[in-house]
Amino acid sequence: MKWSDLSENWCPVARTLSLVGDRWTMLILRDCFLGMSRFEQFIASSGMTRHILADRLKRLVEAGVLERKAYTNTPKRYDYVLTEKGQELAPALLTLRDWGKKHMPVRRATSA
Amino acid sequence: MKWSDLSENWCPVARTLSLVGDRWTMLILRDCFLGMSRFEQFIASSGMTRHILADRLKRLVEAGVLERKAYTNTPKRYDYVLTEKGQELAPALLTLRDWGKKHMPVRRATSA
DNA sequence: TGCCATAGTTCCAAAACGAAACTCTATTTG
DNA sequence: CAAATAGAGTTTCGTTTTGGAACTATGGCA
Repeated sequence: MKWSDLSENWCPVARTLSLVGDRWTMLILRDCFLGMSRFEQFIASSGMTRHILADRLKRLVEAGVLERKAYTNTPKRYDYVLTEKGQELAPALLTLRDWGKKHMPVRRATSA
Repeated sequence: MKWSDLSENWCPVARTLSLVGDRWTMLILRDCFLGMSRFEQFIASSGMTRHILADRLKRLVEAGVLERKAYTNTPKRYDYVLTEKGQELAPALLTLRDWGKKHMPVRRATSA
């Protein structure tokens, strides 16, 4: 089965995951909630490669989760900002954050 | 950057995603919350392939999210059941479900 | 003129994935 | 007893996706 088929799945969890359930998308959204909006910021923050970021941003804009607004016209440069629809993913990010804080502690480098 | 490096990331969202942020893991957990516990059930429900499922189950057991308990010894067969740690992912699934219900409606086949 | 910044795009090798067949243990059916 | 069925994986192989790095494009600035 192709992953993209999930967008028509009977299960709303599966449908949501068809958009945000890949390895990087949620991290982009996290950065948006942290106030970032530009290509180079996402690159610096997340560690993902440039063409994956470009692809994910395109998908998120098409899905109406982010909006691409020009912040300068010469040359054309864009901010990627959360739409209302995107803002409403906040609870999901928060539950993932809480779970991570509780159940995935960062190992200390050493006990010495 | 390797995806698995995220397990040591400063950000708890990233750490959580290093475990459940791939294309299928959350779907397995959804099935667990729906009461499923066996290999063939996950296969039938999710549409993922067998060796991917085997790999994900192994990871989830290693991470302490699922527990593998034998339900028969001849031959050895196992149930995969949520641990306490796994149960606590419920809020994440619920927020994803709610968002999907609201923002990713299923297209009707046709308007006729 | 040459260099820097921002935002992508292109190329290639490596890793992950999908589909299907195969393995193994044991049980049921003829 | 031989053959078929069931559950749970494992293996193989060809296709996608990804990581890493280099390249392109536009315009500001020294």
